[in-house]
Amino acid sequence: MENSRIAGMLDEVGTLIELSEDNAFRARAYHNAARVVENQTEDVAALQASGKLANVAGLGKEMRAHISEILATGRLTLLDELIAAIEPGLIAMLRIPGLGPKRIRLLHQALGVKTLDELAEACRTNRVAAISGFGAKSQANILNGIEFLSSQQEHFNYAPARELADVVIAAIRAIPGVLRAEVAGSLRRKKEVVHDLDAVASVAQDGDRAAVMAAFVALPQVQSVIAHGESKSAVVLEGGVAMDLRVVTDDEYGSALHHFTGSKEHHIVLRGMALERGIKINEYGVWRGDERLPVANEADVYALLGMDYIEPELREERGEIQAALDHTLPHLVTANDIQGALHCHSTWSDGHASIREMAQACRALGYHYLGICDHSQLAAYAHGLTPADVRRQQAEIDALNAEFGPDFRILKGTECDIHKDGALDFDDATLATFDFVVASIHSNFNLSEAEETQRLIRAIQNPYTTIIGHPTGRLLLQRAGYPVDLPAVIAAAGARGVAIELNANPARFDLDWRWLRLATEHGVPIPICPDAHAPDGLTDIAYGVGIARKGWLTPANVPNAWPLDRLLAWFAEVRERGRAGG
DNA sequence: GCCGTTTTCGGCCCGACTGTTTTCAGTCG
Repeated sequence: MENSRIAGMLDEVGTLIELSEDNAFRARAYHNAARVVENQTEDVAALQASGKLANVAGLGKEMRAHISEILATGRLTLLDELIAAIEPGLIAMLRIPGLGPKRIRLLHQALGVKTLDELAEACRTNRVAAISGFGAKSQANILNGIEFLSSQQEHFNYAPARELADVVIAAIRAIPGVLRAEVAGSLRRKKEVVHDLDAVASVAQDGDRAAVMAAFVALPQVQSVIAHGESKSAVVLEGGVAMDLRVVTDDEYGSALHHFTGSKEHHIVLRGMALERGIKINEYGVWRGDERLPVANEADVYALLGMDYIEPELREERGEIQAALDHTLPHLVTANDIQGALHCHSTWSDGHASIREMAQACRALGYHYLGICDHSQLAAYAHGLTPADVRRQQAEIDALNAEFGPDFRILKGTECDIHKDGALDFDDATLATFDFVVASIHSNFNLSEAEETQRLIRAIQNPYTTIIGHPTGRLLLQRAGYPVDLPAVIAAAGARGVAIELNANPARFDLDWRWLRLATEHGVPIPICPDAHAPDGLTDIAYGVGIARKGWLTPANVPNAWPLDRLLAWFAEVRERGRAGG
C-alpha cells in the first residue's frame, strides 16, 4: 500500500468531517495526518512494522489505528460511514469561491440541495436569498461562482503563471508610491502548478495605500474585481487567473512577504514554535509581548527564532523548520551552478533546430556542454533514428566538436525508447557508441503498475543505461502518466548507480519534487534536463532548478552541475558498473 | 484528533474582507 493512498483516504475523511460537523480542528487533524503520511520517505507499512510509527508527530493513537486498519484491510470503516452519510455533491460545493463547509451544510439542510446544479437552480429561483444569513449578494456570488467553476481552469502551469505574474508585478512597481513589490504565494515557492497569484507591495505610509490599490484594480490586465479594500484586493486577470495583492508600509514588507509566501502549513508550525518561545508572528511583524522586534527583511523572521534562513522553495512543512534549527539545511543548487544541458533534441528527430544551432544557444547561455539525445527508431512518430542514422549523426557531432575546439563539447547521447518488455530500442553495438543513454517510455502507457515498474527496472539494469528519462510520463493538468512504483524504481536506480532525470519541461516536471529526497537518499543522481526541442526550450532548465530546490537538491546531486571531466568520468563509471552486473 | 503540560483539558496562526446585520460569523490565504 503506497503512502499516497493512505494519505488520500485520511485527507478525504478530513474533508467529509468539515462537511458533517463543527469541529474544524478534528478535520484539520486528518488533513495534517494525511500530509505527514505523504511526506514520509519510508513506507508507512515498514514504519508500523518496526514500531517507529508511534514516534511520528501528528499521528496519534486514533490515526495509527486507522492506518492499521487500512494496511490490514485496504479499507477504512470511518471513511465508508462518512461517504454513506454525506451527499457527494456537497464536496463539489467546497470549490465555490466564498462558500465554505458551514454555509454548505446550512444550504443543504434548509433547501435539500445535493448538487451544484440544484444549488444553481435554487439561486435562480431566489430560494437562497430567503435563508437567514444569506442575501441577494450571497445568492448572486454563489451563482457566479458555479458558472466560474464550469468555465475556468482551476490550476495553471508554473511557466505561464510566472510570465503573467512578471508582467503584472512590473506594472505594480510602476504605480506611483510603490516602493517594493514582489510575487509571493505558491508561485514564489516554485510549485509546479498554481491556483492563483499572490503579491505584496509596500508604500511609505498608510495614506498612500488607497491610491496604489485603486491603480492596481484599474490595471489593463485586470478582467474583474472580486474585492477592493485599502490593504487587500482580489481580482481576476486575463486568462482567468485570480490574483490577490496586499499593500503594506515598507517597515512591514519583510513580514508581509514572508506571510504571503506561505505555505500555510509552514506558518502553522513556525508560529506554534514561536509561541512556545513567547514570540508572536503575524503579517505585520514579530512581537515579544507588546515589543515589536525589528524585521528589515524575511531573513530576520527566522533569525529572531534562532534559525537559519529557509528559502521559499523549502517552506512546505517537510522537515525544513527542524533542519533550520539544527543548521542542517542543504546548500541548494542554483541556475549559476548549471554547466551544461543534457537530453536535447535536434532536427535529426523531432527537434526544430540543428545540432549546431542548439550548441550555439548553449554557448550563449554560458554552458560548457550539450547532450544531444534524439529519439530512437521505435519512436516513429518523432522520426526516431536507426543505427545507420546514429552513425551519420555522430560523424556530424565529431566534425562540430573539432570546429568548436576544447571550450565546448557536444556529447553523443540518445533518448532510447524502452520497449514493452523493458528492452532498449538499440542493439548493444549501437548503444556502445554513445557517451550516455537516456532511456524513456513513450508507448504502452496502459500496462499494470507491476508491469510498468518491472519494465523500468529492466531498463535500469541494462548496462548501457545512464539516465531514466521522465520516469512517470505525466503531463501536468493533462494526463496522469503510466502507473509506476517509484520507490521500487528509485531503489533499483540507486543500486545500479543509474540517474533519474528531473525533466525541466514545465508541462512535465518529472520526477516530481516530492520524490527527489528519497532519490538522493538512495544515492540516485538527478540531472536537470530541458528536453529541449528548440533553443528557447533550454531556458526550461531555470524552471527545473526551481523544482530541484523544492526537492532539497545540492549541486553534488545534479550531474549537469558538474564540470565536463567529472561528468564524463561518471558516464564511464555507470557503464562499468552495468557491465560488472550492477 | 493531536499535543503538551503551569500534565488529562484547553488550545489549536492570524488578520482582512464580505455580507448581513447593527456586532459578528464565515471564508480565505
